[in-house]
Amino acid sequence: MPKEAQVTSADVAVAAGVSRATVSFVLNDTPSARVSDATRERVLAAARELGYVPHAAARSLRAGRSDIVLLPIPVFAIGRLFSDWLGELEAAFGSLGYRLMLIGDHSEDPLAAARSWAQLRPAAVLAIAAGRMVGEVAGVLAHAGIQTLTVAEAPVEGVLTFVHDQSLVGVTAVEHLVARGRRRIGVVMPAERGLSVLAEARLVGARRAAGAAEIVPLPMRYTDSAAAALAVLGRELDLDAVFGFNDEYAALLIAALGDAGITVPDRIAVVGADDLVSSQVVRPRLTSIRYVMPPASVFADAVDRLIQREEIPEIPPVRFELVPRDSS
Amino acid sequence: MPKEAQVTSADVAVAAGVSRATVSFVLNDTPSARVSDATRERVLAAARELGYVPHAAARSLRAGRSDIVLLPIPVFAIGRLFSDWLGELEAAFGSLGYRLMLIGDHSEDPLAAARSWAQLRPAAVLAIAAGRMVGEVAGVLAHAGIQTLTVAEAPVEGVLTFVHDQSLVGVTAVEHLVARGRRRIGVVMPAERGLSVLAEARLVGARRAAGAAEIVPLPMRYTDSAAAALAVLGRELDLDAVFGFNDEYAALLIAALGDAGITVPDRIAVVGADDLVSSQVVRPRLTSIRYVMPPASVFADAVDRLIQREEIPEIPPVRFELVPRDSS
DNA sequence: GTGAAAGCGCTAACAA
DNA sequence: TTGTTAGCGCTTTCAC
Repeated sequence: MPKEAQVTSADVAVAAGVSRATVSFVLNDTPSARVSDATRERVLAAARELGYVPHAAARSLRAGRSDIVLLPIPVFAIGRLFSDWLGELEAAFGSLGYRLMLIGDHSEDPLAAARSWAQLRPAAVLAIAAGRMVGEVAGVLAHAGIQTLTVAEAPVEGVLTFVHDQSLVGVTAVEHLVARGRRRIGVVMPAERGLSVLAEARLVGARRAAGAAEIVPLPMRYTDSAAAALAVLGRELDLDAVFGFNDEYAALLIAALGDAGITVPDRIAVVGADDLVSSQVVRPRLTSIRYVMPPASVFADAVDRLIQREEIPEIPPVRFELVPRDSS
Repeated sequence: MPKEAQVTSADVAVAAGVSRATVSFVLNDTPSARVSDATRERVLAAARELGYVPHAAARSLRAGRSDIVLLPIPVFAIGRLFSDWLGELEAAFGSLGYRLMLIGDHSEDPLAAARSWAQLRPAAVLAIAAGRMVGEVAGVLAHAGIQTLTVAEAPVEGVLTFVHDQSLVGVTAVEHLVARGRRRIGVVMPAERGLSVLAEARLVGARRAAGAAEIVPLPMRYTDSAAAALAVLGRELDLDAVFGFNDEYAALLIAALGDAGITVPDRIAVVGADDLVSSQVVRPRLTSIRYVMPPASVFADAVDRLIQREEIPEIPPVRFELVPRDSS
């Protein structure tokens, strides 16, 4: 692959017999500048001819910020769950002239991560992963003049907030179980990395919705054997329902309950969450809870208004919907 | 969020009472420049004090390319499968001084996508998604002096290639089934978007490994009802085995076979692929095929050598390993 | 309708 | 050991 010389707008200008300014006007459709159609045509032809590609860094340097909207997100968190929505989000930002880019969120050292993000001078950083945009991290980004969106359980004054209250998952699950007459409800608490924050929030919600029912936290690793042990334990504890944290844990558990001869939902009802594939491949099929995200375009528009006008529009919160199936 | 003035290296220089060059030397540990410890200390203190964050665009402009390694990838393709490996890959690139960034691959208009990527002047573009790095797309990137890695079934001369032969999945599955004495083997062909390329490749491999056994392609949508229909069809066609494309389709099918009273593996053996969660939540547990990726560090090193020295090192190919469980 | 030129923040060759 | 300065590619103001 030969290292070819970079084609710059100056080259285009020479080829088209105009100045660099004119090239810029044409290529950016600058409304204030009026360029004759003939000139415009020559410039476009020259650019095409030479295979000219603008240099984003130069543009960013000039503009003071880049067209990047940064979405730091732990890659392993991207399930089927968000992926379709992320695709839409990328398209929505694209049509507003931004480029959505994903980058791993290095939770070990949030401050170093923030500095690294700040170097890119993105138009905005979307701290979708809960709990990221705190204190010093927010400070570093603000200090570099970078707009941020944060995720929180409730709107935060003066900050663009994406309201996403995980405890509502627990609420939805337990309300449903209680309505079905269940009174001793286990709540799976996964032992795996990064899941404890989510699990705690869901447990809080479960407790909030319990009323007279009893809530029993059940620590569990994501393995066959742990599920088998839990199936036995559930019987010992005389549980009549389990909220399985999410569909994957719940599916593992349903399989184990089946192996142990404990009937679902007669003896023990099971509810999962996140509406994952796993909910459909176990028998009985798993009752689950689905995320309902706001339209990606609304989301992108809100961020755009933050960037362009420093407004703080409201974004509709994530909602959660029960998907009743056969396990409860 | 107040729009604070940008802190530049010039500000740091003034604060530390030195020149901008010295600041640059200190902050980049430039080996050729020798700076006294006292000066170094003052510079670092000033940078910290002012909350200085270097401006990546300026640096990129100067260097001619950015520190970004771009990984265009359809977000929905990131399953459990790759996510752990992607995490390692990001770390590996990070320790080599690059930043791995994911961006959706706009397969609808590859050329426009390539131009968009080229604007960033990334150090390299990793076209992991098969079939992306063809003809004009490669041309656009090469013309902008951007290094690329491509994915192909076999090494390509003069191009850094990640060898990833999907047909081997079909080979592994069918070899296993044939070894178990199966002779009429259905191969699920998913109807869903974007999967047909993969499915065709796996079918080719299945046929290659079939020997005297018969291979029957089975079109299937990813739904409960399609799986139920297929279960019946399998019996009608007198199949004694099915390679289910991947674990999700296979799990759906196993559940449907169970519903239809067709015993697995006695009557029909089932093999999935990709070693997904679904394989563990169905009964019997699903025999699967696992990807064995080369170490992320080896991968990153290879790309680094391409970038730094334009070498074309060999990267170990993706291998596939049978994970025998109870369904075959 | 078009061109000249300044300057965005940074690095590195050269001077001192 | 440190400072001066040119210039990376682009946009935009101002002058013509």
